[in-house]
Amino acid sequence: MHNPPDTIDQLMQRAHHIAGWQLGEIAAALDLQAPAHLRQHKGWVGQLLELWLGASAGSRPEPDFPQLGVELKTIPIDAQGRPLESTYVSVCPLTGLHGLGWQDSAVCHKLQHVLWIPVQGDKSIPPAQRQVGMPLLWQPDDNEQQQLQRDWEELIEQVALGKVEQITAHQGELLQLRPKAANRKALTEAIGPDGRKIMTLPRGFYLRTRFTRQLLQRHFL
DNA sequence: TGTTGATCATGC
DNA sequence: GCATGATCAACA
Repeated sequence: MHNPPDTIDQLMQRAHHIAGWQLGEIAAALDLQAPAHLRQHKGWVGQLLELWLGASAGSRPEPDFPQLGVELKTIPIDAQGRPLESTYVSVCPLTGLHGLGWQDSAVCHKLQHVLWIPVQGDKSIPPAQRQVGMPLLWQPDDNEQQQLQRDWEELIEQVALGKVEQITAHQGELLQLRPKAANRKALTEAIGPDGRKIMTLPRGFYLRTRFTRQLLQRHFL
């Protein structure tokens, strides 16, 4: 199953096929070993599902399925089917923001078409035994689209005004802006309060847990 | 107990 | 460092 799917139907068939499987079974089918825990393998679940579904590997700023325009997101859920974590969307540009609009943004593009695959995320379950849930192909409705745009514009405006370091993760209804870095020493260029360049932590856009929770509930309830 | 800020692995 | 894949763990 390493080849890219040709159609969304085919992609969904593959996703449905592994619903109910344990990650260890998928790993075995791919000749991979499941780690004992995710502490040092935080992206393992996502990468495993990428392999199985035939997503294009690599770290390019493209959708996971470029031909289909579909982004894959695995999402850890608790026993009630509720997301346990926020969902990373994309890095936030911190310079060269002049003239950048929502429609041109990576966030807008990535969220146009998302394949959500819930996976048991309770830390008491070893990764190999975690079960894959039913996939959900999602596109934001008009309301969501508008709220996402409002959040994005508000955050980007602050960044453009040199206030990136005043932005807190409390801000934003659906989207939040938080550090996205290897560690606190990984710095990148941004606009400072006086309009001069400063070095600051790279930031990323995340979807709030409460939003993805609603999203999953709306579909599966 | 939910969230925020920090962190881990990998490829280039 | 940047972009991919995210989860960890301290704190409110």
